[in-house]
Amino acid sequence: MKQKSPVVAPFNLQAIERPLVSVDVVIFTVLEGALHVLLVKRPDDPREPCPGMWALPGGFVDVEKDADLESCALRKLQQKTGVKTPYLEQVGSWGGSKRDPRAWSATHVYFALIPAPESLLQGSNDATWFPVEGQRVRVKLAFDHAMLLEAAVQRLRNKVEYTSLPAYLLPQEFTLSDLQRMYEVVLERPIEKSAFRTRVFAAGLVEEVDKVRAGPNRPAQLYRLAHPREIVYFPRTFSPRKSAED
Amino acid sequence: MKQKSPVVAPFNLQAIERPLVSVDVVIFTVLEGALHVLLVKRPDDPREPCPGMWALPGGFVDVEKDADLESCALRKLQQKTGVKTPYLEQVGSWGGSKRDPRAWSATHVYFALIPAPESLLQGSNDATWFPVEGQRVRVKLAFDHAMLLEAAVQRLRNKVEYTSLPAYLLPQEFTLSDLQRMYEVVLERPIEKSAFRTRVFAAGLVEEVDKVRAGPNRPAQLYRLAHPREIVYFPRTFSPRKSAED
DNA sequence: TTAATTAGTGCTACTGTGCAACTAACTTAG
DNA sequence: CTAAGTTAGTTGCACAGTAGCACTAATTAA
Repeated sequence: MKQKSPVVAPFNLQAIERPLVSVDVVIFTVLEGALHVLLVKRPDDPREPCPGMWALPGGFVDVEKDADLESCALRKLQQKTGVKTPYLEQVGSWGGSKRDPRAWSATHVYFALIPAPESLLQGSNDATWFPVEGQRVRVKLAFDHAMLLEAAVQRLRNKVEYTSLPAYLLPQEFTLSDLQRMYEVVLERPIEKSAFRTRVFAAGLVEEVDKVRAGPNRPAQLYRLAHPREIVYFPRTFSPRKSAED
Repeated sequence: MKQKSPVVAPFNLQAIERPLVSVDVVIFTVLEGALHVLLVKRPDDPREPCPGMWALPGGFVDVEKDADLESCALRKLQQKTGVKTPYLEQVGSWGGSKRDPRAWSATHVYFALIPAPESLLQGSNDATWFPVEGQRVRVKLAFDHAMLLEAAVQRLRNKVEYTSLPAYLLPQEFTLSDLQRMYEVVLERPIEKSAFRTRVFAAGLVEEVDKVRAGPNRPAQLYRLAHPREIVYFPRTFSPRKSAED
């Protein structure tokens, strides 16, 4: 049982019914040239809702452990992946009486970008990478997680059009071709090489690393982010000219 | 299997401590050529936190009345303004142990755009329009509402650069000059008339209304939104060329 | 040696913008 | 009634940025 603080706040707090509050994290990475998302299997216990189904990693906020929503998301992400410094961004919140059979609940959805992990699974092995096909995954998801995932994918695709986000899908050092490939994988369309390079340099996104990669073909120049902490906004999108007319 | 009572869900729900859940609405309009936001005065009761301070309209989610977060926001907006069909968008959520002295709390911030109201106040007269100066208002706000307001203003300004949002600050019928003025007020900078018109038409944002406005000068063509339900995304921002070099 | 692959560069045409001048239709002052 | 002022809306031109595509160079594989 929880020990009540001896000093009760002098506030008059009406005892209204409180919703459940949770955080779900949509963790993206690129594996084998395709966008993947990490899902966990819910316990088979029939006293739990959606037993045995695949779901986004997440769960209830812990008012003891979690100082705020973002650190709650970070905690859950670290539990599943071991990654400590992902790109993490809030997608939105969904709350209502219908989404969890147990009670009125509100969930806070974050999406994260991490480089392709060497060991696919970490710790609890109920977690698996699923390819994102269109806006979805092949399996049926628990609760309204299919909708949450869709929103996260949409946000990601949209934001990739005009930001440096895909850099966080790569290790610290990468070639411009690597980076371009990340854009193409997420956006599911080719990008013009020349315009891509011009814009990346014009934005001051990267700085050179002076060693040279060994590889199957010509050694390519390695780069790293010039300002790893800030994401860069491009003045325009990567849209080809045609799509402006459609 | 033993049949449970239909009232009690058959789920095993751990009795963890639940946060407070609230919704706050940042309601924008344009009055006298300046962006304004609606604030309400908190009760003077010293048993309430932040007594007598100005705050964003909002409050706790009511699990009986509110089907979901958005309808909760809409309910609070209608209470204060009487407006039934504003533009309403979620800005984000902020939750943590420190933001409300009473308990761990999570709030869900929406921003709304409404046309300039004829009667400034509706119903409860503790609500007042304040001009937005920079990212803030002149008064000190309750809780972390100054930060929430800042986030909403930033979202608004950012999104106005490449969407049709300012149309929702006008009545259903408006002239192109009216619309351009809304962009200029929100963005706090002049826009090129010629480019503005070209882009608005190219995007198919508006359709003509065949009556003509009576006014102090030449009657201007009236327009209305071609698709009032959908916001339009422009292929580029309204940024002048200089800012691309800065 | 030759073909294939990939990194990186150069060139051109085109689109949309900034800028500014211009016309047209109305109001207001005298 | 006239002249000046105001605003809606158009037109023309110079210029910046990039899409599209061809090209060079360096390496590997056969």
